[in-house]
Amino acid sequence: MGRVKLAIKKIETPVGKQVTYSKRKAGLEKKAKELATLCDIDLLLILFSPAGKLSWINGSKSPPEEVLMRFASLSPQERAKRKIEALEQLKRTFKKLDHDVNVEEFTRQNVTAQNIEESHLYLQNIQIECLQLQQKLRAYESFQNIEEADKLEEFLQRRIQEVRVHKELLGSRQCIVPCGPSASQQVYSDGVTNSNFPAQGAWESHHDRLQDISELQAKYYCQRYGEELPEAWFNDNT
Amino acid sequence: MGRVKLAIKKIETPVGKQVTYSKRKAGLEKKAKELATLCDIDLLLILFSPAGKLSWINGSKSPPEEVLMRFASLSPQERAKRKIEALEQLKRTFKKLDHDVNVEEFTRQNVTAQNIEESHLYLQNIQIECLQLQQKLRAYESFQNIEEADKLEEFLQRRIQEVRVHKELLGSRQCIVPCGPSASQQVYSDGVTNSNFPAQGAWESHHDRLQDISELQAKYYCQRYGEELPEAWFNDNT
DNA sequence: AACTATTTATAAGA
DNA sequence: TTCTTATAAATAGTT
Repeated sequence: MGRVKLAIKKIETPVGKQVTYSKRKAGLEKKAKELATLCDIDLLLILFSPAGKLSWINGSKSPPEEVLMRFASLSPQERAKRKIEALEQLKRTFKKLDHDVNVEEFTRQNVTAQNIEESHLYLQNIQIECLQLQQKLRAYESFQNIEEADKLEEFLQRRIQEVRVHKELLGSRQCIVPCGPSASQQVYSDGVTNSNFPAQGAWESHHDRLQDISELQAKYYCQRYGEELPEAWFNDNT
Repeated sequence: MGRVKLAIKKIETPVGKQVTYSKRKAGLEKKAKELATLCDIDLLLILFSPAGKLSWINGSKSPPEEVLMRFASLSPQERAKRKIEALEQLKRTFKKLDHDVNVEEFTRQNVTAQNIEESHLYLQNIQIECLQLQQKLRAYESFQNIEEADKLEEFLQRRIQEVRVHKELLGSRQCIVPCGPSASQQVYSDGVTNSNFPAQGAWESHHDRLQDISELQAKYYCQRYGEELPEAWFNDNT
């Protein structure tokens, strides 16, 4: 769409790159906004200029963080599946609309299920870590009634004993390994955290959604090392 | 671009919405891919269909998670600034390219600095929370030498005393408030966490980037309650 | 899913 | 950068 047709491949001259970026960014963002408005959907477009400057556009329905969370909350498998669908769609589009882009060349650089399987969701990881830390901390800090207070006192006593033992070891031989609590100690499963984290509300709402650590962790391991994607996933379109 | 010009406002009929979504999504994704290829940039386009189905497109430079992290790692102010710039750009684009979209109406729904100030980055929050929890836990668990072990032992003793006091209070009157440790207790500032979190590597790399909790927290509060955006921010384009 | 009349985006030039 | 304009590309309504 211009005086001549531009081949879709990396522009080598920095000036040309910048000019094309400015023009096409404007068009792309306009179209993104239009689509979000017309169809009333969640949309997030994140762009980094050749110079590294960020721009983004989101639909008016949800703020970027929410779209981001919606995106992040899908499992790698789910996303792998969607990716394949998106890729198929893109291929079709190119076949129809484009005339000089080599589809094979173009799709080769696309991420496949394997890649996605490997690149884990940092966000999900940190949620799990956070829950684990909260649970651990609860073991030291939280009690709701006398029974729990008794347990906590006992727990702390045992911890002191452990520290004393380690201290002696530390004194006798030059132990450089930092010492943590024994793994066998009981961890409370209920109660309220005493975190004074300013955005506690935000966290708590997610906390509600996540609930069980062991289940999450199982999910995590499954994502990381789990089953191959069934063939069916690659063929089912919705 | 069609038999007639379509007004950019929410399409009310579900069928029309779906049809328009399909067509424009294809075009938008193609253009997004083209821009990423031409300018060799990081790009992430996340779309949820009217039916809630996810699609996304990213440039071949970085996987979606990385772009997401780049996006998330910018502070709300920084993002507010960018947003303003993006909005100005968008307005200009509309003024130039579009003829029947009411720019004022269109931009009203856009997020301004205020909104962004309010909607915090969940990711950044959770990173801070995680660091705080790690630090707290270190106070209970970690020691590297005999001096630290002594301090820890003393710390645990004091904690036991506190628990006993609270326990008695709990016994005398029906206290329903869960009890945490006194805020005055010392928190260790170094040492290694004992987390057995599976993706520790992933976390550690971010941990390296974040380093100091108090600094981060100051930053957080500044983001949440801090200064207004200087006027200069609204006028400087790069 | 296709078609095609139109509108829209944009490449090059000023 | 910004504007102009010839041309390529996207798409709204139709079949």
